[in-house]
Amino acid sequence: MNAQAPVIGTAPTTEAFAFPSLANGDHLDIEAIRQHVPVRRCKHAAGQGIYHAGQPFQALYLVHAGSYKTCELADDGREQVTGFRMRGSLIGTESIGLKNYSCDVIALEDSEAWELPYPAILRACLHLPELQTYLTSALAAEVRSNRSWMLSLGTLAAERRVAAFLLDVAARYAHLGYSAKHFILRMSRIDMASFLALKHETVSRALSRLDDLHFIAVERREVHMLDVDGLRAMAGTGAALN
Amino acid sequence: MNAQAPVIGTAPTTEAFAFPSLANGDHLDIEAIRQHVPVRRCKHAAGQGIYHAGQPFQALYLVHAGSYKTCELADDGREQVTGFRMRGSLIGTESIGLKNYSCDVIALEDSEAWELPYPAILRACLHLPELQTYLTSALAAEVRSNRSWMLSLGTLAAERRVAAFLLDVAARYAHLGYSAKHFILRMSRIDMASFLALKHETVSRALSRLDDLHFIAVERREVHMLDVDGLRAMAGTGAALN
DNA sequence: AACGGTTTGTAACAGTCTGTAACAGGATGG
DNA sequence: CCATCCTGTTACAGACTGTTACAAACCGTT
Repeated sequence: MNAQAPVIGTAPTTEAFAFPSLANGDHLDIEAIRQHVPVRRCKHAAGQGIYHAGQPFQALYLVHAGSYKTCELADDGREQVTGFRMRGSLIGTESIGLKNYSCDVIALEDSEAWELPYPAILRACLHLPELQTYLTSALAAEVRSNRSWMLSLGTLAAERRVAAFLLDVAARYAHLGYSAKHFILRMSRIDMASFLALKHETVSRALSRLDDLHFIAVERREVHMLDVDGLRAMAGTGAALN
Repeated sequence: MNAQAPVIGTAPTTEAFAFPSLANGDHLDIEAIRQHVPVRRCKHAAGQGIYHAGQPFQALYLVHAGSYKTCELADDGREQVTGFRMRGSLIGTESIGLKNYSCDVIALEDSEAWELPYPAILRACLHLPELQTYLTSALAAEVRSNRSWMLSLGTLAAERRVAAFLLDVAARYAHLGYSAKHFILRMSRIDMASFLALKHETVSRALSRLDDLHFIAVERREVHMLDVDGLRAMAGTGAALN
């Protein structure tokens, strides 16, 4: 299904994640949800969108495989990647309260997300109080993640931002059970650059320099983390949790 | 109560806002909440904090008068202003799901916020379904606001960011019933600069240049909006809603 | 295996933003 | 009332990032 080289490390099988671990460390029992919400599997080819800004808001999506980017669009054509989503991430929550989705979500590779119709979720919240709690916590965690990145983008120079980004990616892979020392970036330099508020050439330079400094070994999208402590020192410890 | 010059325009009296208008255009009946939640008035002098990162998360706060800034802190001392809050804004939601607050909230001037103990809010949600809906919508709106600013910060040059910021402030004043053409900025250049991911000198220069171009008339913290359309053109229409 | 298009890497150059400094205007407190 | 502090403004030199251009590697297709 995936044209790219597979993620490295002892990856749990897809089926082992019928109960996906969700944002903020909380776990949600998808089987319990299934009893109240009709879940539909949606596959997306690389480059294909789950939804686009302006389309009617009807469902949330739980990433099951692959990865996605969330993009904010301006009327005048400006575009900004605001985040990257992997397995276990709940997508679409930012549009709760609106009639239409407020952003685009696009698959970075061949991916799969589970569609959870929002009206059904609302009804399910009445029977599953944890679901309501989970939804609220997930939104709060999203706010914290965004603010944490605002801190990094506002206070770190280009190279340090890239270091923080790599640490964040590594932590997320580790959280999913993959290797945090050796992984494949799923996004292009341009997407990375957009997210980090840089140009893709600057990202290239920063990665090359981190390689020269032996903090990482990078070749195109394949990254080896050689000196995590060194990277942490560059990024200022926290390295923008997610 | 307020050491600064008062906000300009036909301002509604404080008492007229017993039912404050809240984020996302939704209104919430504070009197209905009072029946379930003990509301305590909290006054804060300029520079004083409502709460600080690390303190136990116990309550949300509804801004009633004055204004506040939210600040993100890094372990190594870096600091980032992530937002400014005015009357009607619900504060503390980002820490829902945590044991401790994740950021600092500091009064920019002598201000007042109403304390809403979180356990009581949770109980009240059982009796007031709109309260739950409101909470979730407020969080989603916060995510959208943050992402909208990520777009502006990532794609606009310094001068344009400042233009977008002024338009945002103006829109918020207008939403509260104040003049959108003539207002007093409540935050220092340093706070503005931090929020916009610039240096305070750059903000000063940008404001001076917008003045030279006759888009605004600015003198210290007092701003006249002379050419809103011109500013909108600079900021790329949207001007980061809030 | 060859092809075209996309992505990535490198370089030189230009430009914006920053850092430093000096100064001015208010505000604060004695 | 004066001295001091803080905030804000402006100027200039310099650093970092953005721009532009080009080459190489990779991808998917023919």
